[in-house]
Amino acid sequence: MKETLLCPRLSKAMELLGKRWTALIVHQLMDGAKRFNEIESSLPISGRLLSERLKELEKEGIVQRTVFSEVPIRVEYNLTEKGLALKEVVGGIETWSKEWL
Amino acid sequence: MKETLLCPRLSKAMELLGKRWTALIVHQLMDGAKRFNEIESSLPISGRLLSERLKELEKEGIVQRTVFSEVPIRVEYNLTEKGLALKEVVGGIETWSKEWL
DNA sequence: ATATTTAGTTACATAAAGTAACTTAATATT
DNA sequence: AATATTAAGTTACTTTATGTAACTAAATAT
Repeated sequence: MKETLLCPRLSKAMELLGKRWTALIVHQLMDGAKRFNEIESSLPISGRLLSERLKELEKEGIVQRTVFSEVPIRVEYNLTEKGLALKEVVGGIETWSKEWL
Repeated sequence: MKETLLCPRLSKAMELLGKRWTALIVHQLMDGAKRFNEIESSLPISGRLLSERLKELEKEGIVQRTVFSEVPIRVEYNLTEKGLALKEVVGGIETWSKEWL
């Protein structure tokens, strides 16, 4: 592993957003809170990875997890301010994709 | 694999840009052509993966490969119009990262 | 004949992602 | 009382992606 002059900002961001499903999950939450099962059903992702990704996003302060002690249990995920700030990023990717892919 | 309502545009773009090193490679080429070794030295990536990623990017029309039959051989990579159009995307990620990471 | 240089490739080890069955907790049903 | 149901995960296992390091090809220079 060489230590070199890569862009640390881009690098750090891509370590997060570049992980499989992460950007898609953020996108799903862009228009409001969703439950675990809702996200799982709206993406071809398994519970295993969705759980892992949501934990990472929560730890990074991008997503907030709220438990409702109903029966059966309900857990909602929503974007924090930091997560909502990704709207331009996600939008930019969609715009590029629309024009070039 | 469920078939569901994920955003196909974002999904396609992330399959490309979300792969490890891809965004960093594009960033390295943002300010002009670079040789294989230059990119390899400017990122902690191995020749194996760099070669693989450059091939993918070339296939997608994001990067152009130019061979100079000198001795020793010289190969330069530069962004196409499609690749240059990623400037806003990469810039957006850097901006978010600067503010939030 | 041996060394040098760039741009890779090959073979192998480790880490990440995919798949499917299982768990827990609080009820509702038979 | 035993079984079923539902959401939100977790566990065990397989497959794919990435990391590491040594090797190759071509065209000279020593």
